[in-house]
Amino acid sequence: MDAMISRQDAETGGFSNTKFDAGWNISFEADHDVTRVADARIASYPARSQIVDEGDATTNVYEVVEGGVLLFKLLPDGRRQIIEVLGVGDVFGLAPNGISDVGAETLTKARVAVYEKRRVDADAELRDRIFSRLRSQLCALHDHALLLGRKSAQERVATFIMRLVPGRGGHACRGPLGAGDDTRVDLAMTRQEIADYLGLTIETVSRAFSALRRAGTIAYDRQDRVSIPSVCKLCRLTGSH
Amino acid sequence: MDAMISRQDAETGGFSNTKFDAGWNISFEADHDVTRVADARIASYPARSQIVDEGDATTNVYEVVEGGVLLFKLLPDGRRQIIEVLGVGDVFGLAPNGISDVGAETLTKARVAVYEKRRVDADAELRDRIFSRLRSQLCALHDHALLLGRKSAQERVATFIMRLVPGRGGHACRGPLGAGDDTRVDLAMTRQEIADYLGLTIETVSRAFSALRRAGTIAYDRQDRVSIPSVCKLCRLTGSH
DNA sequence: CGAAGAATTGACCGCATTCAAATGCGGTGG
DNA sequence: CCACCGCATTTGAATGCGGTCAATTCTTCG
Repeated sequence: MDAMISRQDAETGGFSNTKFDAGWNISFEADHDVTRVADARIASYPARSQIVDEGDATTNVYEVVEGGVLLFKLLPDGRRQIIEVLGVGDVFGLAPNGISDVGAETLTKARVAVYEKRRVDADAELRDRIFSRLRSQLCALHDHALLLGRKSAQERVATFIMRLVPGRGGHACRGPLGAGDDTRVDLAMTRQEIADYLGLTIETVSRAFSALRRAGTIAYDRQDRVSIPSVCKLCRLTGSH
Repeated sequence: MDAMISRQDAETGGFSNTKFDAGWNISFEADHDVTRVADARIASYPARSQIVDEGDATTNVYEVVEGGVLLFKLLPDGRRQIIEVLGVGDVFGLAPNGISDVGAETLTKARVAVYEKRRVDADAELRDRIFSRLRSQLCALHDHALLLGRKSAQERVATFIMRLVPGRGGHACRGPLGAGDDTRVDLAMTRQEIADYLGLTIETVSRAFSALRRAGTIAYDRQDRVSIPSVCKLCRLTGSH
C-alpha cells in the first residue's frame, strides 16, 4: 500500500535524496521496509500545501509516508525559519501541550499517516517506532543548531548539499573514493526555502551556489539538479571535516 | 531523596530560573513531584565537569535530577555551539546509534540519574516520562533554531533573558502586569557560555547586555544577577511578540 | 595587595544583508 | 515557432551588523 516508487521517480527523475551527518537521512521515496499500522488514516497533499499551522490545536501524530514535509516557524514581522526537512519515516505533531509549535507544509506531493493520540498510547509498537525516529530527528536538530549558530554561509550551503548525498559525510562515511566519485542530487527546494532553512537570505544562498560552481566543486544546468564531481572536495568545505 | 532545595538555594541565592517560549522551562532546583525509578544509579558532578564527550559510546539515558547541564557540539577548528541548556527533569543521551552526537557537561553542581537502555525498554512508566520530556525538549530546540537562524543579537539576548523568567513570554503569558512587574533572574552561565548558546561572540553578548542596561531595560551589579523592571518591555525586544 | 581570569569597551574590518537591476526559465497564446 | 509574461534566480553596489583584535576595567581569590 505504500509503494509508489514509479510515481516518485517521475518527480525526482530518479535522483537520490538522503540526509547525513550524525547518521540521519531523508528520503522522499516511499519505503517498503516499515510495517505501518494497517488502518491508519492516510492523508494526501499536493506540493506546497499546508498540513498544520503554527498554533493549531492538534493532538495527532503525523508520519510521512511519501514525499517531503517542511516544518517552520514564523516571527510576527514575517521572518521565517524552516526548522526541519522531513522525509519518509519522519514524524511530527508532537507538541506537548496540544498546540502545534510549528507549521507544516508539504515540499513535494506527499502522503502522511495520521495517528490519534490515544491510538499512539495504546499501540506499543507504533509508539516505539515514533520514539526511535524522534531520537534520530533530535540528532538532526542538534546538527542543524551547530550549522545555524556557528557555520559560515559557504559552509552552510556545502553542508546542505552534502546532506543530500546518501551515505557520505557522516560517521559512517566511506571516505575518499578517488576517481569516479561522482554524484548527482535533487535539491527539491527553491532557493528561498534553502535560505529559510539555512538561516540566510536568498541572495546569499545564490551567491554560495555560484561560487561553488565557479570553483568547479559542483555543476548544474537546472538549478535544482546538482552534480558533484568530487564528494570529498565538497565535504571539506562543510566545516565539519 | 531528591530534595536539596536548601543547598541549591545556597548556590542560586533563591533566584528563580525558568525557560519559556512555547511553554518550556528549566529549573535547576530539585523537584519533588516526579516519582523517579527507585534504584537508578545517581551520579554526582561538580560544576563544569564533563559527563560525556561527543563521540563517546553510550547507550545509557540520563535524566537531570538536580542542577543544570549543557549539551554542546564542536567543530574541528574549535568553534563550539551549546545545543541545549538542561534543567531538572530534562533527559539526554538518546543518540540513535549508541554514539553520543553531543558532549554534555555540568553547568552547576549536578546530580544525574543514569538508566541503562534495557531498563528503559523494560519500564513503561519510565519510558513514557522520557518520551514526554523529549517532546518538550524538541519544542525548545525548535524555538532555538528560530533564534539562531533569524534573530538579531539584541533579540537573542533579550529572548535568552526572557527564558529565565518563569511563566512569562510564552503562550501562557499572563500579559502586562503594570507596576510592580519586577523580576530578578540568575543567569548561571558565563558570557562565553551564553555566546556559545546564542551563536554569538562574547563581545557581542557583552555589548547587548550593556545596551539593555543603558536603556534601563535591565539592571545588574553582579553580571550574573539581572533584575528586570518591566518584563513586558524586555519581552517586546525578543522579536517574538 | 597582587595575580589571574572574566567582562567591558573601543576601533576597525569583513561577511552577509539590503536594495536594485539584469538575466534566465517555464508556460501561454498568437 | 516565437513573442511575451510572470516568476525565480543571479549579479552588482552599498550598507551595516556582528566579528576580530586589542586595551582597559572589574571580580574573585589567595
